[in-house]
Amino acid sequence: MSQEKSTEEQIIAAAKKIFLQKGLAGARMQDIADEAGINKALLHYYYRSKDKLFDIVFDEAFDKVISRLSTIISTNMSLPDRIRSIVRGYIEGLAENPHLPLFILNELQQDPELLIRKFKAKPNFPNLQLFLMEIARAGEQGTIRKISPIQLMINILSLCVFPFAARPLLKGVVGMDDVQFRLLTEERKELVADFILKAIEP
Amino acid sequence: MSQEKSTEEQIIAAAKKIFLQKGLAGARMQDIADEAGINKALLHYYYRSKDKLFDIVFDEAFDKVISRLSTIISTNMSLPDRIRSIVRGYIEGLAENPHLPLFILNELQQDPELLIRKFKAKPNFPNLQLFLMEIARAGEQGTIRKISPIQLMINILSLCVFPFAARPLLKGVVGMDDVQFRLLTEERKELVADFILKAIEP
DNA sequence: CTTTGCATTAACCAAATGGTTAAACTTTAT
DNA sequence: ATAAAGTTTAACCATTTGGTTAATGCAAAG
Repeated sequence: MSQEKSTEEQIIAAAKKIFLQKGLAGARMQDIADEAGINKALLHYYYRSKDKLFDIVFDEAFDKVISRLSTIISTNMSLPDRIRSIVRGYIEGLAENPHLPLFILNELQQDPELLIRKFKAKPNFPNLQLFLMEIARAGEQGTIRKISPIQLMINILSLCVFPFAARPLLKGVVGMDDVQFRLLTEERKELVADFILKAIEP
Repeated sequence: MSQEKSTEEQIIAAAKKIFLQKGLAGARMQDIADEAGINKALLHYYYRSKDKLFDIVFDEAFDKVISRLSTIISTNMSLPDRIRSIVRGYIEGLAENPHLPLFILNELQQDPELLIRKFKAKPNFPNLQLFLMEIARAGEQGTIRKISPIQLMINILSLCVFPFAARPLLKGVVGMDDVQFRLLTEERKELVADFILKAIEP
């Protein structure tokens, strides 16, 4: 292990790894210290408590998930191109952090407060509203089939996110190894976009 | 609380509720005992250890998930009708146990062994193979668009399962309450089937 | 009624776990 | 060089937690 990063950064990196893998309840402070290669007391020296450390990791993870979505969503493209961009970008982003979906969904279920706190800081996702309205408009104009905007959004999200959450299942049931999963994911960047666009074609 | 069930059944019911809600790492034996309204020692008297109790709960949960899928999958219908049945039945089943998806996915990631053990008992999901082959055949015959059978299966599963896993997110981000969620779910029984069938139309 | 065997409980135990502390070590400033 | 400030560690502490036990309750069999 190279020792280039500062202790604080080492701790955050280790905490990310352990928390994302085991969740808040399953993670042990000792695990994080071991992963970082430091004494357990340093975790408290720099970050006070397990909860404080977790909050930082969760916030960062959550930001990573929505910031990417946010930027893609607010580009100036036709709806089909936009959807293609969203799918491609989202799958790409998750491929770099495959543990993110299950981690966030799970911790959110354990403690919905995490979200509330989050949305008091950042305004309530303004670009999402615009996106939903555009879907509604496209439906009216006949550019795409009429479909409840929220339902379509859920469909897009489902198709992008679920495979990462279900990775262990795919591994176990159809014996999919890491390489196959990588290929499957790669193929999905276009396949899912095609699938959605065909489904909402007028 | 009515006291009709035997102690063993009470324990299993309580364990299900707590484990499904908090997961293996987050659940406390005391929580389960309290939920069942009995002394903690009884848990060990009847089921030996936390792990043993968890195994029973997990196995039952997993069976519920795949048995329903299994029976629907092996009916004699046209592929479109079959897909419609799968979607409808699956969403309906999950609506009765909304915690199931996140629970299973999460515990599976914590310990992939759970699956291995499971597939040593039951033969490796024979009807699934048939279903995949039928998708391939329908693709060749032009009944549906050509699509990788596994990808299509993942798409179907994604659209059915993900909303249940993302429930806290929907609650937090678009302020969806229980009633709205119920309606959304109900609508999805047909909407998702339409969506998929339109997407794979030749 | 009493004995026998199962069910149930309160009290207890040992290990794990989040957190603290005092001392040692390192770096920086004077 | 030395003092001061910040960093790191081993040892320790209090609480939580899974698990055990010995005693009590209780129903059915004798």
